[in-house]
Amino acid sequence: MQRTTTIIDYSLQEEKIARYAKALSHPIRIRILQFLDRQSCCFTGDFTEEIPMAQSTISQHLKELKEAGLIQGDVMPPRIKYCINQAAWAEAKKYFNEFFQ
Amino acid sequence: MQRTTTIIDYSLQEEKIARYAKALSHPIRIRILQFLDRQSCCFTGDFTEEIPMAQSTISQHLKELKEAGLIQGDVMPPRIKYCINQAAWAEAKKYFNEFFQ
DNA sequence: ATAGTTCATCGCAAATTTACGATGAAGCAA
DNA sequence: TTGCTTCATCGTAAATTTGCGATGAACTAT
Repeated sequence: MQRTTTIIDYSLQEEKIARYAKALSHPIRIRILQFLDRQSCCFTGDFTEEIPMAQSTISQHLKELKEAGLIQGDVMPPRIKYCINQAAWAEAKKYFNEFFQ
Repeated sequence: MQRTTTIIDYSLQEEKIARYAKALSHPIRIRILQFLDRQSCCFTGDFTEEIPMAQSTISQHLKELKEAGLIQGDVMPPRIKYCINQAAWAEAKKYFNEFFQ
């Protein structure tokens, strides 16, 4: 990326919106979130049945959503139960609403 | 990316949200859009004064926003006047509202 | 102990994104 | 014509994203 000079202080709002938007920037992740929203909670296996992609790829998208804070995973051996993180979801909603007026 | 097997039909909604989200996934582009929203319209030079990045980099981000449809550029030699594309903006707003309920 | 299930993570490859400086097109002014 | 301004685009480099198969960790059941 050849980052030579630029250092920019982004506002919290700029950072937050960009971060959440990045998490939403792939159609598979939109599908995962909407699926989660309907089911309330899912195991990884539910997604691999629903979405025709390699299990490892889906796991990677779940990780991206988790790192953005939008979902959380609770260990229930041998499975992992994913739910939407309602607090983060509400925050994202607030920031996007505000952004679009 | 080694795309060997997977072909997924995304819904229009999935595609639209992901596409707009991608455009919003960089804090500089958030800043550009908010700046545009306040000023109603700007020339490229206004951004280069406001944002401490190379002119070519800013131009590239404007291009990304233009390709997503969120802004439009009108040639006013020797400058280019950028405005928010209100129709696309309204559409993005609608999709995000819908997505967040 | 062995075998099966569920899932994250690793290693790799290709594509895309991000950033820069340099260049050049388009137009204006002298 | 020559020179100036404004801006997109090109070329390049580094980082990140996306996707896969393979592996292995963690747990359950036999």
